[in-house]
Amino acid sequence: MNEYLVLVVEDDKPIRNLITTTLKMNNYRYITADKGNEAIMLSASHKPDIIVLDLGLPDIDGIEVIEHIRTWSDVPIIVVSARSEDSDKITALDKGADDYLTKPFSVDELLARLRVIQRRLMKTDNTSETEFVNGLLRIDYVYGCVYLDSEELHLTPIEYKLICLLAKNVGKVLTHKFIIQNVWGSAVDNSDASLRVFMATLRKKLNDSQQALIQTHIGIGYRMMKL
Amino acid sequence: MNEYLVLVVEDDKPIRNLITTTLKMNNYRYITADKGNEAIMLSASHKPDIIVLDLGLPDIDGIEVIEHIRTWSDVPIIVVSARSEDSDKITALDKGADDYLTKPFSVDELLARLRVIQRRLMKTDNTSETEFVNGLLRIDYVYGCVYLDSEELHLTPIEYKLICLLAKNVGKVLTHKFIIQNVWGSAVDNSDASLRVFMATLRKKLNDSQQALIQTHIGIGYRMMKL
DNA sequence: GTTTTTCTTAACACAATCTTAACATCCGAC
DNA sequence: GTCGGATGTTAAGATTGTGTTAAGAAAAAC
Repeated sequence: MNEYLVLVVEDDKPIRNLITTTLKMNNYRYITADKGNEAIMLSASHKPDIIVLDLGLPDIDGIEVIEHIRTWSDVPIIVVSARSEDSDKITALDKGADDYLTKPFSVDELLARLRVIQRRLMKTDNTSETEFVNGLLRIDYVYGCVYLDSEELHLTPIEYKLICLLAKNVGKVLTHKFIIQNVWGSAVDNSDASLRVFMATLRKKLNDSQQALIQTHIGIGYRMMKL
Repeated sequence: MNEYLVLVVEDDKPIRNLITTTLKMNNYRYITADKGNEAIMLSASHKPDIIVLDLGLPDIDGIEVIEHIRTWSDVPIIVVSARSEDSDKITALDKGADDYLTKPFSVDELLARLRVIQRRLMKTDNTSETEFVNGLLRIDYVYGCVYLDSEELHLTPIEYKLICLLAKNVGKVLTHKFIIQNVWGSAVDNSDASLRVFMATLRKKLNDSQQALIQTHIGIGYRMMKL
């Protein structure tokens, strides 16, 4: 028996039916979405074990869906896309996709790649919260909102990524290098200066001039304290 | 920079060179094999972090290599093959491959898929000890923190490196030269004096004026005692 | 195309860390 | 005991890392 829940995100109905029919025949449970925002909501509410994601969606780009989900979850994502350019594959994989299939694809190959992921899931089971709370700080990953003492904070995209990274690793000392790689991507320019500026603005917005929440470890990096 | 060791199994020399050159340029370490049996031996002896495997080998079939390695190891295997049939892909994936690229492949895509695997390894790969305990002293390597009697100590980068080195070699006498090489990197002129200063501050922070924890061996070096 | 927001860069002040040097102390050999 | 070499201690200066600000560039929104 197969208990895995798959979220299928695909706006093209024939292809979606092809996938869901295949899944059903192989004893997967599934839910479907035909829009990116719907996919984000469903992955938060239903916590699927695997996501099969088309990149060309009517509302937001599939890459954005990946980025958004990755702020709180490590759920395996298989991209199924008509875009066959190397650059598209590389972008998707670097943004957090686990695999990339080019349309037209063989359903048997999709099934095989699902089994690869299942094999891995059996070994490490991870649950992902959609909300993070620490003292007065609260992050709602699904809506992408941050609250301090119930007041909503306005954070820029980089500030948000930064606080999510710190929150995901609360208690851990994160090196500058690690932070820069995870927030800015593989491009390692001279973001060291930027990082300091962003920390300053984040602390200001969090009322953390005393560094009670975000500590500096000189010569190493930063750490969010568990309050 | 990049510490991952990749085993490249490929009998076609031009392709093998292409792969290894790419790996070298991206700061991977690598070893190569051009036969299946050699690959099996090497993966046992060198324990690579990732294997890139061609299926068409002169002695035994690549599938057999996968099966054999999977009897004892979960090391990620990326298959790179000229066989583009679905059935070949599915067989390889079901036998234990983690990914499958069809020749001719883009080296950039290979690199992206390697990064996907690395991302995964970073999360689960805690092969080494994550914590060190000795008497009242506790070092949490993952969190990068040192505790004495449950109180967190504030250590500078060099102090931290130093105590980690002593801890990893607890019970052993480490020579001055060894310590200096490992903490300061390659040959440094007059760090001998610095080392003494750092030992003093470390002992002060560890409340170890009696040298119960860190012993001096005159003319040789230092040793952390097992308590 | 213009306005607004966000990001990067540079400059500077300040704080933490590291090195160096001078001197004190310990240890073993004689 | 005392001598010499090695180690411990301390403090000052050099070096490096960090926080902060502001201005201009880049990107996004309109």
